[in-house]
Amino acid sequence: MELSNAEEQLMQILWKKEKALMKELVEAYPDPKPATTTVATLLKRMQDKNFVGYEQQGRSREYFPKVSKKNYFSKQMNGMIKSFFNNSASQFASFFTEESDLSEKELIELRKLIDEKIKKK
Amino acid sequence: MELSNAEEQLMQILWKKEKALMKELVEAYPDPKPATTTVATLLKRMQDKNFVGYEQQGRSREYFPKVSKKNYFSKQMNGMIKSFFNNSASQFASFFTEESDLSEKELIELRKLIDEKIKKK
DNA sequence: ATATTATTTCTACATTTGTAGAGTAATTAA
DNA sequence: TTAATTACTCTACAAATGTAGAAATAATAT
Repeated sequence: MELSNAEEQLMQILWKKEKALMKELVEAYPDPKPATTTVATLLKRMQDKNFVGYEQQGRSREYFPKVSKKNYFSKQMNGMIKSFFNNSASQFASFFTEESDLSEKELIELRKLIDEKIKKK
Repeated sequence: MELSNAEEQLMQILWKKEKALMKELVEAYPDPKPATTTVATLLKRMQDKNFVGYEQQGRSREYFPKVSKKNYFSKQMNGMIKSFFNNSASQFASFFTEESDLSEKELIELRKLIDEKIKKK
């Protein structure tokens, strides 16, 4: 089960906060903020999809992500690499290197990282 | 306007074929193939969204993508980099380098590419 | 000529998504 | 203790999505 756009947006907020009460979530939205009930609905659906959990705190609930951002992101990436690059991560990497316009500094930084990675092998 | 999943899947087929008649599109699907009318509906919606065009060929139409795969993919990537990496492409690149498990050979290949890119600057 | 096949448009309908009001219960502020 | 606030559940409803039948038409095979 996947997150919809609106759900993913809320997830981003939740990832940033790590855990939060409804009110805090609503407040974290950029204007125009959604109605509380809208967020409540989304949270409910996200719980059904098993992306969010909560811990009862007195009368209210502290919500938290049940899926890490990193993990979620990786899955997304894999999906894209699969459909767009025939599942070849290196093909994707080349494409990205070509197309993104990283500055010289960033490229050098990146090369360093890759060097380290190679060394480890 | 974005493509939905089903539409994107069809788009992939169309990108691969470059242009195609309805029948060819349906045939290109993996089993179970959708009904012809299903594909027709998707094509119609994709035309409305301006992702697909066609050229009349006698009684039928030759459909073609109006948006390149590369372009579409880049937009997707930018969206993800924006929401997950605060719009920093280099941050994304680092993450990717760390997390993807490219082989040594692929890493060396990638480094070469980056070197060339740096040289050009 | 007629039955068959392919293409397209229309219509339909269930599911999912985006958004939120009404109602209820509990909590707090006046 | 009464009014206001909060959190939550239920219900609703329009728009988007996934899927496809029915009908009209044209082209083809027999």
